[in-house]
Amino acid sequence: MGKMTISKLAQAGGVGVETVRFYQRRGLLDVPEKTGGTGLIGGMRRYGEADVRRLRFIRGAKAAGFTLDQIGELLKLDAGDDRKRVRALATERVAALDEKIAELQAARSALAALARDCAVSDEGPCPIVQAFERG
Amino acid sequence: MGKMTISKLAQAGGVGVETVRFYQRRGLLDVPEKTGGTGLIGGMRRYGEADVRRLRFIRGAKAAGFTLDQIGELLKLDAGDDRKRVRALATERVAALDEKIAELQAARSALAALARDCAVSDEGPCPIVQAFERG
DNA sequence: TGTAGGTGCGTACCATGGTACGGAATCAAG
DNA sequence: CTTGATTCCGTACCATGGTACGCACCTACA
Repeated sequence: MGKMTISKLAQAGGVGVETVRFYQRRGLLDVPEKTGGTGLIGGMRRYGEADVRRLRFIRGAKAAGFTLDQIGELLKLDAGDDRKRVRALATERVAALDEKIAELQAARSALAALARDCAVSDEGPCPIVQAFERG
Repeated sequence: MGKMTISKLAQAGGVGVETVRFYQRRGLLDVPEKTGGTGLIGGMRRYGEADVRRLRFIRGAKAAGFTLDQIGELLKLDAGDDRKRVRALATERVAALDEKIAELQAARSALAALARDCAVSDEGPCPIVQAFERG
């Protein structure tokens, strides 16, 4: 399972072909040499397991809320073995996630309470609409 | 406190002047007639409390995770008094928030565990990097 | 009345994360 | 050896939510 085409790679990584190319442009995936090439220019690029792992890495990190730029940094660190920096980025991200979660939970319970109040009666101004006006 | 300029409105709403204009372009805020106008074209637009409330509404709804398009719908519903629809949008949003919160919590605890494992030793491959590769 | 700073408007640009298109070349199957 | 599907590459476009610029005009304050 060493030499797959870009579409196989994309499939293995759970993304589209265009997304693979996009990641290549962003420098997140490298672009292998073209093999074959009957003509003077042609040939196709072939991908291996390492590329699949890298693609999965990107997916995993994205799911953890890292941006593509941060993922780029993580990939560089992976090569450089700077675990201290990786840990720092991870704990930073945990803090950011905690903040975001708290924010969403606040919004969620406020909104749920409003929907409940709004459901009680149809008299007077809608509490949901009113609440937002107060900021 | 009835006739403020756009910058006062922006200040009262906690956004920038350009953002107010952006919301006007999006149809979220309306554009009052120009008053004064010594010349044939000129004059300045003046804003009142209703505009401030609307701006606050947008802020509040944004904090609850509504998109600007959804906010546009909420504003139309506000005018039309369709509370059933407002409730539907609100409960829909609560469900979406629940989903997002669960997702972030999963990412958070996975990442926190990884950071912990990674901190234990500097031997072998970094668990954080490894974990992402497994998807 | 002079002038600094605000306003109006159109338009362009930014970041983020992709998605789509067109045309030539190349590959795989019949 | 032909045909249909892929690949490659550049470039353009999409949604989202703004931010910035340029330039004429307008307004408040000393």
